[in-house]
Amino acid sequence: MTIPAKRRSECPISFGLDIFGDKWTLLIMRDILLFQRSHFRDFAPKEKIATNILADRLDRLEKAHIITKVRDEKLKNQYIYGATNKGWHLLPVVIEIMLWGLQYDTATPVNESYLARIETERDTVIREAICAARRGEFLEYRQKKMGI
Amino acid sequence: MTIPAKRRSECPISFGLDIFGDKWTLLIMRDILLFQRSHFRDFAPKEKIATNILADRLDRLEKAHIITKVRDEKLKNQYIYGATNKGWHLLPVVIEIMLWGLQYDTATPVNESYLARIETERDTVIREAICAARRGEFLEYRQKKMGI
DNA sequence: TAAACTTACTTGTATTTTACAAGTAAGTTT
DNA sequence: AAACTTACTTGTAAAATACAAGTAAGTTTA
Repeated sequence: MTIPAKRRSECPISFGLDIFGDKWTLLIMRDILLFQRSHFRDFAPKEKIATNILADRLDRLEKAHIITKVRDEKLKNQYIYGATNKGWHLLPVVIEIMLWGLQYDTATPVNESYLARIETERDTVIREAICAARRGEFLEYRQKKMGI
Repeated sequence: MTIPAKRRSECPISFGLDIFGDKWTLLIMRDILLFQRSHFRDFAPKEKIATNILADRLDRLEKAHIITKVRDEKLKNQYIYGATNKGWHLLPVVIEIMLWGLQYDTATPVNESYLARIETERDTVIREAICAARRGEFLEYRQKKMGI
């Protein structure tokens, strides 16, 4: 159990960073918003998040009303995590970080045509990606358009 | 002097967070990109960043080629920090975090009409804000449009 | 139905990061 | 020449993180 972060200033950017300004929180939101992951065991497995850190971040996100936590009525030893509206509104932040990463991370195996589109038709790409995520179709989108 | 962060996975989002996933880095970028601040003493003063943390983050950002550091030729005991293209491409990330903060931070004294516009004409608001920042006119924009 | 297993954590501890106070070297102003 | 400013660095206490191990509740298997 952690005490909610105190505000450092009245700035809306520092307000956001007080909540999700760390290496893990937005990775959890990525998994919820883009990959429709909803269980404890499914969050940031590639990045090997420690279970105590994960428990702490889920707790903070829930207390900040960014995610909800409900007991799975079929498998009662499990919980289902999902985004609230406040959480869904983080999608543009996650997408913009993704686009920046794709542009400057030489290791990501995205196809050249998608990289070109980020520069030539940025707004369209963003709209596409956001719509796909909202529909729960980001994985298919990624496969088809980004070639990953 | 710090060792550059190792990658946790191939994900472009984790790539970004490996660099700026903390409470301070994007506040420094806010000050450079939105408020045209360029000197050590001017970064995150309201948030009271510790000078050792600031020195560390400026060093990391420079090593990641997100900012440049040049000696002021008039006042040779000072340095001028500025964004590279890679740094300027973080502007949409910063703006999206700002919009989310404005929506959910009840303490920010932004005017109601701007808040309404974030919901009704989001794309226009983003374009406006990005253009203003690129021209070095974000402070005027904030005053006029946001009423802060 | 008892034993084994899974899930979602919690706990303990070593390491790393951060915050805060104080100091310092280079350069500028008085 | 003395005082001041700037951009740091250093020392240390506090907090956050990583990693390994444990645990309680619930599910599956024999």
